[in-house]
Amino acid sequence: MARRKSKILTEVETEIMQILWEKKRASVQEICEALQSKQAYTTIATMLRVLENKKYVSYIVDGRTYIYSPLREKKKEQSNVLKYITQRFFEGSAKSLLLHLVQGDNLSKEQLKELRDLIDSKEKESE
Amino acid sequence: MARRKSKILTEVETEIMQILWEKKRASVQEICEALQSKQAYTTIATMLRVLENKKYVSYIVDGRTYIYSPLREKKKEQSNVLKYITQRFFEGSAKSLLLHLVQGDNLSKEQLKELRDLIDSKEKESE
DNA sequence: GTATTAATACTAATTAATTAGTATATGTTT
DNA sequence: AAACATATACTAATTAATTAGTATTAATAC
Repeated sequence: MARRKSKILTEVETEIMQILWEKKRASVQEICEALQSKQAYTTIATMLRVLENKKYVSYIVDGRTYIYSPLREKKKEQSNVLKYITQRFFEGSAKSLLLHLVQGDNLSKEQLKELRDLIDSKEKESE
Repeated sequence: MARRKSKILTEVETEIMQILWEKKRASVQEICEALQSKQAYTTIATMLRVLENKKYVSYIVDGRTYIYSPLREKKKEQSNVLKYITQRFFEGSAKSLLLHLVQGDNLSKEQLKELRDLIDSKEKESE
């Protein structure tokens, strides 16, 4: 064994998926433009093939160009990555992660208030 | 260019750092045991050299064994990784990440309550 | 003092991620 | 139809991460 397979979307993969999640569908060309990519066109095309093999995207054929679209929801991937990070850096405790964010200086007063309101309504709704 | 350098601790690196954060200091031997590592002793030793080059650990010499200890706080690395993930998966919005966690089914009722109390006290303290 | 044990140093192989060139095919323009 | 532009397919090189073997050195046991 050597390098392990990444359990979450890799860096470039994420960049591409973000475009697709936003645009819903896009050709290689469009993705290149949206990325303002320093990468070559063929690089992006290769990455899309990789993403296709990993079942992250599919495509339909339009003339001779492929129109790609995401196969997985953004929310699912966000959950995925949070779960992974929680495991690796917060002993598997989502609460521990939240405490870290709330206790640190990541949020403004207003944001804290909004968050509390959200929790309130969430608590009520589950009664 | 090819593969990019990881901007956060890699998988095996994290596993080792978790041990060191917990134990404060440990020899290669002790880390192996704590990891119940399938990896060879020399593998762990190599990884510690890598971590040393990356300034994540330092060591003191005790006889002919190295006693390693973390150079960076766990909290700092947790912040680091959260910042990174926030950037990559949540458009840079910590709030968006929190919403995701709170809205999802990651937390029990009790945990939500605890979290709200925490926010309350945080709000008061900043007045 | 020699043999054994166990530590680090050095070297190297393997794999995934990233990059992009070249080949080829297809559509478009003149 | 020929020239051109542009799309994908295929191939391959590069780098970081991971793994571990071999060499060397030093402490310990006999």
